[in-house]
Amino acid sequence: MKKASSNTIYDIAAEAGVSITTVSRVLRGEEKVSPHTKEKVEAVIARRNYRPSSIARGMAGQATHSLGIVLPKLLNPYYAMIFTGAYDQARKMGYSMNLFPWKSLDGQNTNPALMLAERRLDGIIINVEYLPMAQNEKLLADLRELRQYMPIVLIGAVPSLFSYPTIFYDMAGIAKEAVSYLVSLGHERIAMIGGMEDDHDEFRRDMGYLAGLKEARLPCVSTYLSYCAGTAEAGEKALSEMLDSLQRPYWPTAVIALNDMVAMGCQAEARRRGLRLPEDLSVIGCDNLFCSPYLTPSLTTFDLEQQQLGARAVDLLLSGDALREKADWKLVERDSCCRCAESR
Amino acid sequence: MKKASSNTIYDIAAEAGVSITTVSRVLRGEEKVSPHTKEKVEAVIARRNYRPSSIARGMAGQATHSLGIVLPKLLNPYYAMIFTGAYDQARKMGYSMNLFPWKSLDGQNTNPALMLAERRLDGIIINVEYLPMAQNEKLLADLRELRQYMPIVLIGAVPSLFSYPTIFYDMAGIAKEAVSYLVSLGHERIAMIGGMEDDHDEFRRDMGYLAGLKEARLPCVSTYLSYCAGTAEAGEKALSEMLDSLQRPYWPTAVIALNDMVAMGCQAEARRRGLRLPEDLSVIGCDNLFCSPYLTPSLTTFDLEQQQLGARAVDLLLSGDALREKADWKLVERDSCCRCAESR
DNA sequence: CTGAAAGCGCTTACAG
DNA sequence: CTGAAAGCGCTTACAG
Repeated sequence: MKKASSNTIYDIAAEAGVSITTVSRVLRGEEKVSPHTKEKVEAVIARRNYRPSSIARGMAGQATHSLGIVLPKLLNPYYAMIFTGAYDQARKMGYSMNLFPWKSLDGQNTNPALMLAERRLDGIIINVEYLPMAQNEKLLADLRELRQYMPIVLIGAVPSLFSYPTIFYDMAGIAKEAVSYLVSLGHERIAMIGGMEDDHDEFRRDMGYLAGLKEARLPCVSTYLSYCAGTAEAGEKALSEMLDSLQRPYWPTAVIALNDMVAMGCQAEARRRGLRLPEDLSVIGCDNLFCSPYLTPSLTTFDLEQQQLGARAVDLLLSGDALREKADWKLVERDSCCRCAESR
Repeated sequence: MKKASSNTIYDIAAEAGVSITTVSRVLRGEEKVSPHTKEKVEAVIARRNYRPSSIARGMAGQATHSLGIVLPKLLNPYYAMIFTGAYDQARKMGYSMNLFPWKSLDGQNTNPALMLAERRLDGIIINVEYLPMAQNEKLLADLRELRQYMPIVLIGAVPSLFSYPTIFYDMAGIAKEAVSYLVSLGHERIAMIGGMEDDHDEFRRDMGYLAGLKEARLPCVSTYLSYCAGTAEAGEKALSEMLDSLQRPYWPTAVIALNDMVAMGCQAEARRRGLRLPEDLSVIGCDNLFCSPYLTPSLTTFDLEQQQLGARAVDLLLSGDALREKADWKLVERDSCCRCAESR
């Protein structure tokens, strides 16, 4: 009935007076088509504004030419940057990129891996940073199953998952560099707010923090090590509790924050308490969000080049290599860290 | 050959000793299946961890149960919020949501509408805010074509596109409220940085700005009206040029920014010039980004409830209604606006 | 309540 | 260089 709106490969073939095989061939830019028929077919395609159904293509062929990426959420620009890098690279390589907010994988009785398996993708990138270790068992099983369906690349350092191709940030290395940097500015009471308590690996932030202190032959004060979620509110609360628990002379002169959001929160809390920034408290973040240069004082942080990470993850996925590689980062010095007043 | 990894509806049917029709029925939770066979089939499905291919489903059935949303980019949290709202609502309604960054629609010789048509979606949401009017002709043609393939809902006020179901913010109304608010604080030299020069409709920010001034019986000073892109850098530059062009006594005492990013830039530029914030310059933004409470001073802005907007767009798309509706907003008072010093 | 068969719109051997 | 035919994995009338 709806013949008018029918626009399939059959319609093109009929109108061009060739077989659908031939249409398919010019569609895919195959060699063996005479210039003449090719021209003819292309004319019909253009006039009818025909586009092959990607869904039928996926059904018929073996490849769907679409990839997926699983991210906790997009509201944190950190993840939006990873997505953007991955998306752009996928397109450049001729793939589409499907986004799966992690939340959806967390639903009640849905098996996350299977949810993904439903969609036949040519590969999937999964961000496992900040994944509660409690979920580890389930995650392992899910991944193993998903792996049957499609290649997987992981983002984030989870040692138990190192049998998968992985690209990750060495958070320990970053934390250690943060300590060294602050030590070079004369700080000795350096706090760290961030990390995950149930996380257990050599790439943990707190491992690097401890290593940094050790290298500087500074005492390790456990009161200065606090864990919190990656939000500004959590940062405010964590710093507040730390300061409350300490006599003023023992307050840290510098704090290393989990990320820029937490750093933002620390700045706010410090200001609320009448501390001068950065004179009374140096703050260093991580992620280099778009707003970080506009905080007061502008935030010293680590640029993780997240877009590049996303792009690299796509390359890794497409290459099929079973590599495990560290991503780059670099310190961005701004105004939120200064020489420690006590050391002047 | 790869029989081992085959896991289709046929495998399930064979193993359960029923027809694929029956398997399909229990898969879709259809009524007419005896409890016994249903149980039997479900057991096999569970044991084999079978999941129907969504791509085959899309091919066979008429609906793909997946929607799409076209957004300029995700790096601006404003859009990430819209996406998140739309995504969550889509899932709640049993649909998947595909994201198409606008950039990809902007490619060289790809017809955007057709690119979307390739993927058979059950509907698409397109954000047309800030679309250069220069592209209007092409856009109209593209949309007309796309419309043949799937229902469309637009986000953003573009009068020439009002024949489509649309949900939009009345930027003029917001700008007018901003003016009134600043007037109520005693400001008279109120600048506006934002809007689009080639935009032409009643919902333009500058229309509301002008209307607000008129209502307050304040002179309209064209030097106070500046256009710029929606980035912090653009905001800095725009304010800088405005101040450069004016003798100091004529500097505005308040500025209405296009969005929070621009507001951030204005704050930075004002601070650079030694202005005290907010005493010497009140700044009001728009969007209520996650970082806005953490700027110094914390930013007074408009909360656009973008997540709700995204969810509403999905509802509109699914309902099939041809409505045109305004989205809500509300003023969020913080510290970046204060009573005008001159009026004290 | 259950099943055989057609069909969704393509791609891919296989012939010619 | 070109085409007839099978098949991808489902859903959906249509029979029974």
